[in-house]
Amino acid sequence: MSKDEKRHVPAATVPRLTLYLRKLRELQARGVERVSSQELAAMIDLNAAQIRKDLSYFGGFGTRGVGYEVSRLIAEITRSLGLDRDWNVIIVGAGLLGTALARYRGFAEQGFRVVGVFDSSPTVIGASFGVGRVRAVEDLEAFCVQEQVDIALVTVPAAEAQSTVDRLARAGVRAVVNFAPVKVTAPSGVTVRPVDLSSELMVLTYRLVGGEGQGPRP
Amino acid sequence: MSKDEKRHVPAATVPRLTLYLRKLRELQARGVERVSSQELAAMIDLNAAQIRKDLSYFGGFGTRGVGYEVSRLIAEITRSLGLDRDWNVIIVGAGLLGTALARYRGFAEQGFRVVGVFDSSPTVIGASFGVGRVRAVEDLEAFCVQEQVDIALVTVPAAEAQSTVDRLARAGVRAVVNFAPVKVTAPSGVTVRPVDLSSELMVLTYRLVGGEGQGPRP
DNA sequence: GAATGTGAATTTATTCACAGCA
DNA sequence: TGCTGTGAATAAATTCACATTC
Repeated sequence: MSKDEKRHVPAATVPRLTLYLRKLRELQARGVERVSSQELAAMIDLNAAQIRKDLSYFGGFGTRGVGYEVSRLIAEITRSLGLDRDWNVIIVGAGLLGTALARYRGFAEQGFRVVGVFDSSPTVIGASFGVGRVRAVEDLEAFCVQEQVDIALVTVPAAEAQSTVDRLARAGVRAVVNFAPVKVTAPSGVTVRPVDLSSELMVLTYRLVGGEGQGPRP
Repeated sequence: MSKDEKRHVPAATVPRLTLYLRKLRELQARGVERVSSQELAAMIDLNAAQIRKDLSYFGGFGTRGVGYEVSRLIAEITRSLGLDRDWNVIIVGAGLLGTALARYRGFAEQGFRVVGVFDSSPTVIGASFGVGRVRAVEDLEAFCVQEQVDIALVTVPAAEAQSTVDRLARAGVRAVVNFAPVKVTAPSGVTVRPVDLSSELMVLTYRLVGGEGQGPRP
């Protein structure tokens, strides 16, 4: 690919891009100016061709015989991932996890601004979380439209997850992280990423109990 | 496959098994006794052949012309995933996320017992979290050996994640969920599952910004 | 008749290997 | 020479389609 824009980027490529970005920032902080796919691959334990191919979907950012310029690559990945702007995030469900996320400082660093937290329980509504107060879910739709909410983190109980996502979709929110332990569906145009802790633990017990491990590195 | 045991189960199968298990439990709670791969597939929005194939790796649990007996299937998946026993879990890093996880009730329901929480900060050590007190990381290795810790949830800052995993590995812990935003490596025999929130959000912004969506359902 | 279990076909992802450029 | 970018080769995962069994 010689030009500039993405054409059929494999789904598996995008999460890797975030890994590259993170490592590149680390290198930049250490003052490293250039890196080869080989070096980067060694650092994140991946095949070098994989990295080159992933990057090639977005255009050729490297220099043959030389490698990649760290700052250039950071800029390109940042732009490709849409991280060159801020995003409005809300959290629905002010339970243990929801409030932990609401207070998490890591988001702001990446340009994710938590602009609201919602809950249905009267005992929680109005409580303050770091910055701001917990709002009533009744106000969810109006808020999403008015405040241009981009992403919702859903930390409600399993039973309410689907209806919550339905409401968010209706309110125009097109990106959701679902922490509830249920698979939810959403209309096309709305992307839902499941983050399922119990499931992760079960995959681990499978390994512990004899499922083939993550074999030795070749 | 006609016999009983797993032979080369694809890595992608295991997480799906946890989804099946969850839905099957829900069906059982509703009093449903039999289910076909077709029905199950519709409920979790998957291809029916996928489900049959996944299950076939563990043995034929269904009856042709009839379907699967819910209770039988639950029992088989439970056993295959190693969920027919309890597992000792510790949490390393008693920050926002760590304490939220320590108090989360969902674990116990699945047989995951949080037997310890560790932190390095003197201001946190000794504090109580739901049940028990936060311990000093100095005691990590001894504790892991003595209490037969099976799984560790690592919620320390990025900079400490690798050394924490190293220590856990040395202490004989063979399964780790890493919440820190860094890729960590572990000796073979130790499985690390990354749970990377920032990365999830970035994948979403990629979609929002024009990366091809999760196309319409066929 | 109905639905499983599974080879074969297809699609998707990864890795190889090398031509081409700095 | 050294390293990228990429077709070709391989490997992995998914889906099809059907013979088989209840």
